[in-house]
Amino acid sequence: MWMTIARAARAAGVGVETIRFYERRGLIAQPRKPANGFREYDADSVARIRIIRQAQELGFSLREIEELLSLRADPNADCAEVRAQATTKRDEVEQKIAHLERIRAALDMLIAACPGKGAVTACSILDALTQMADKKATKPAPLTASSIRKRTTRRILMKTLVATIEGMHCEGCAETIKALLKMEPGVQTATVSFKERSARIHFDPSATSEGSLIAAIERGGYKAVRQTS
Amino acid sequence: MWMTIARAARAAGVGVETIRFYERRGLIAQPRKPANGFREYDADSVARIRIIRQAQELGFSLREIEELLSLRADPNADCAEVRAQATTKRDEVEQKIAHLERIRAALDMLIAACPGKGAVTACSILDALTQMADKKATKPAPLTASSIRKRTTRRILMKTLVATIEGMHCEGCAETIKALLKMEPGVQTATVSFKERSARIHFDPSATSEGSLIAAIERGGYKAVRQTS
DNA sequence: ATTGACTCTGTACCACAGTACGGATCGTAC
DNA sequence: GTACGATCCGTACTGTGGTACAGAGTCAAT
Repeated sequence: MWMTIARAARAAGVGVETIRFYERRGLIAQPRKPANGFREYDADSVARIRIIRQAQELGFSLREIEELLSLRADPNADCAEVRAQATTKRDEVEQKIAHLERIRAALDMLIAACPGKGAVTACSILDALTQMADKKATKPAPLTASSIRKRTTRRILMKTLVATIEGMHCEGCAETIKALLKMEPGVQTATVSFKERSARIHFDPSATSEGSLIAAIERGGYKAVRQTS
Repeated sequence: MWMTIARAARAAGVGVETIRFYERRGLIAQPRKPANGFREYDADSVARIRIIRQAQELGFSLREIEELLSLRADPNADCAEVRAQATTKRDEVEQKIAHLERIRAALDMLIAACPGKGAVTACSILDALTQMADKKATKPAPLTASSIRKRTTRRILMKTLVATIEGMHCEGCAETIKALLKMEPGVQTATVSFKERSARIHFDPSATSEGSLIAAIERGGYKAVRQTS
């Protein structure tokens, strides 16, 4: 008992193109009856598509759904892994809610402060927006005379970057960061202290940059900030 | 007192390309010193960019910000229009929160119902997902369990590698390895369990290989061995 | 036999908010 | 004078989840 793609799409509540898209993405297998080249689907295929939609409604991305479905197919997989995915997603959702609630509070404040009439030149909302922006502006960059164009000649002039690192859990993390840094081009020596939550990197600025080094650390899942000494 | 694009970008806390992008989008005017063709910016330009970022943080899209900024420049515009935009956005945010809260409730339910261990074949979460999907179906076609043809020919053929890892010290190490793996080309998803000392990697074998993945983990200073399942 | 509905593959396109890059030019410090 | 950084412009690419064709082939009914 099989159906063509249009019937399967209708049964699953999606479009024909969507099924083909899922197939391209590797979410569903490619069924084919080579007689005429038409795809054929059964109830299982339709059920799989419906599961995909359901998981999407719970906020899972197609990538995550693929993982979930591959877990389902794996007899060695443990239920705990599925649960972990769900928990991670719940936390993600919670974070998004918290973020949106902060936004809502800010908007409520702006709306309450607005008289609701009058010229825009005196609009409290736009004013507040400007001021909120200005308040944050204090930190990003000391834009005074700090644009010193430091020209290093062809000689290799080493620089030292000291960075504060957040997110280390143990000495092992420190070792990991050290290894990560040594993989970067131009890094001469790197010492990472778990106790001090910091790294000291001796590097060739013509081969890499502070930004790249910071980025290398952050690729490892840590937060790094340059220590202004 | 003017600055070039890089200094303005630093002052506003954005990238150079972002400023040029905003200019293309019409969010900021095109300043130019025809002498050398270099854009020049002043404090007002920087303030405008900062307002854009601030409005973005409140959830406004660039399109909406454009509207807000054009209202600000229009002497005939009324404050009520600005207020209306803010109210609309607040309602939008509220809807999103409500939606996410429903998702959170559903996830909480699934997680609570899950024993957290055991074979995935009896996983209550995946079961529930299937049933939720079925419940919505107008007419779920009868399942004939006998017709299980599994054609796994896919255009994107994903593989799963499960590896045992030695040398992890904490959850942070697990996170690091996860990040390391996600940097590898072809890696779709990676989950690393500190408790189980193992990693599960979902990858595209045409873009990488088990060996490369093992090597990637070992570059982080850990020892990885493929689990023969 | 011809219509009309359906299917095939492959590619391009939508929104969104940028990021990256190639090749050219400009400014300047050594 | 030459190397290097910063800038220019234009285009292409990122990720996410699909949509929308074009041009060709297939199926069932009339």
